Formats: sequence, C-alpha cells, structure tokens
Amino acid sequence: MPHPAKDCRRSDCPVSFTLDLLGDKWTLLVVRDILFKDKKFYGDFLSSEEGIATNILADRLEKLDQTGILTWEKDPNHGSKYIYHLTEKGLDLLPMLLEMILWGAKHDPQTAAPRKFIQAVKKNREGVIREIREKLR
Amino acid sequence: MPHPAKDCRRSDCPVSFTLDLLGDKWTLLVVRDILFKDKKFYGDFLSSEEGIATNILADRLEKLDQTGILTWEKDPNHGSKYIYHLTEKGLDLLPMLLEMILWGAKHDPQTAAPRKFIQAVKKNREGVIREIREKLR
DNA sequence: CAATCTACTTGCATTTTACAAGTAGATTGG
DNA sequence: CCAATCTACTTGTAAAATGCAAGTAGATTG
Repeated sequence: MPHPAKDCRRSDCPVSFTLDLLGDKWTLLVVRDILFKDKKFYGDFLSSEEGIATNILADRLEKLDQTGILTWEKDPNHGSKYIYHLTEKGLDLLPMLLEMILWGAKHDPQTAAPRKFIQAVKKNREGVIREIREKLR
Repeated sequence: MPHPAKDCRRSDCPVSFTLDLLGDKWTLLVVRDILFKDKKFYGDFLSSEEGIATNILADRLEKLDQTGILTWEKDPNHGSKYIYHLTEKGLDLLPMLLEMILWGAKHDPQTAAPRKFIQAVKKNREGVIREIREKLR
C-alpha cells in the first residue's frame, strides 16, 4: 500500500471526533451563516461581523469540503461566483448549533439572540429544525 | 474608571459567544470527562486518552474557572488534591455535549460511542439529562 | 526523613492565526 | 472593446497558541 493515511484523530470518542472537525473559533461561524443567515457566497462569509480573515476562510471552506460537511458549485447566473451549501452531514449540525445558541443566549448578559427565536426553539425544537432544513433545499 | 475590561468578544451572536469560551480542541474534553467519565482530579484529565499537555490543561482549567463554568476545592481526604467540578453554567452544557455526541456517533464510522447510550439519548433526552445532572450533585 | 505523589510552572521549538498585500479570471460601464 | 471593478482566492510575514520536555513546591507515604 502507498502509505497509511495520516490519521489525525485523537480518539474514537464522539466528542473528540466532533472537536477534531469543528473545534476552533471560526468553522462553526461559517455553518451558522449558512443555517441562520442565508449566506452562500465567499464574500458573504467574509463580511460577517466577527471579521474572519480571507486566508482562514479559504482554509475552513476547504476543510469543510474535505470532511463532507459542505460543497459548492458555480453560480449559474454569475460565472465568477460560487454558491456554498451544506451537505446532509452539515445540515445534521443544526441541533448542536441550536443548543449552542440556547447556552450562549442564556449565559451571555449582552446576547443579541432574538427572544422570539429562543422561545420558538424551546417550545418547538423539532418544528424549528424542520423549517430551517426545508428552507435550505 | 480604571480602564475598560479588554473585551475579547467578537460579536453578540450567541454562537460566537459560545465559541469564544469553548471553541478549541481541548476545553470541551475536560467538560466531557466530568460529565460522562466521573473524572474530578487534575491527574484524571491528564490521563485521558487524547493526551492533553499539562500546560494546556492548567490553562484551560483556569479559563473555565474565569468564565464561571467550573470551580474546585481541596479534597478533604487528601490535602494535595483538588476536586474540580462544574457550576450550573457548566452543567448547562450537557444538552450541547449530547448533540455533539449524537453527531459524532452518526458520522464517524469508527465511533466508540456505546450504542445503548445513543439509543437512550434519542429515546429519552430529558431523562438522560436529568440522570446525569443528579449523579453530579 | 527520604522517596513519591500531586498539581502545577517554565522554556523552547513548532504550528496556527492575523493582518496586509497581491493575483487571476469574470463582469460591467462607457 | 477595453479599462475599471468584482469575486475568490494566494502569498508573505509577524504574533500568538500549542506541544513537548523538564523542573518545582507542598503534601503524603514508607
């Protein structure tokens, strides 16, 4: 055989696995932008208020592609643009993101999380998940 | 006034807030160890299979303390040991961790997540949460 | 009271991140 | 049609975080 794929996993623990793929300060912000902010272009992500650097963004998009969380295709209406979107594996991150939002909203005194959205998630998690998934088809 | 507390938050978004506190490869492994593996001593965390370095562990414990997620106290039975445990804010991370586990277990072909546990979480989330919280009192 | 245990700290090499600038192909305006 | 602009990047470099090895200080054990 050529040579064994350099295996970067630290253990077979599911928490560790998730962190290996998503454990940094930027990756999940891209996922958030797609899930909750209807962003789809490179420039959209770049202009998010947290101010991701362009080299970091390019790196994270590539890693998200390599791990099967995201893909992209040419914008049919605009040849120099690419449309980024989540795969099923990426959409499956929605429940986790919702819990991150609930935790952040609860424990950050100056959170900007809309009260209505938080209430909706608490009251009807599955419904919110279904709605967001459908919107993204 | 003295001088404004150097504010490291990138935005008021709850996802960003959560990532500011927990977005790295190690912090949540300590939380995992406490929630699911009954670990409580410095040496326990050090000996986790992912192999955290001692300086990183000390740093993360301090940050978790600063952000009110964890505290510690002297072991009454052993004066050179400290018992680390989660605060309410830390226990509130449980639902998020459970979603990380579900996602990791679903998408990692070689996951070590026990099938029984995954089934229990899927079938009775709230029950599992209650049980684990009670165990940690 | 010496060896060991426990929870760290320190120093340094390597890796990752942040910031600024540059590039290449597609599109738009005159 | 062609110069300016738009879009999605790449490159270079300084700063910061991480990883690894070794050392330390107080409590405990034999």
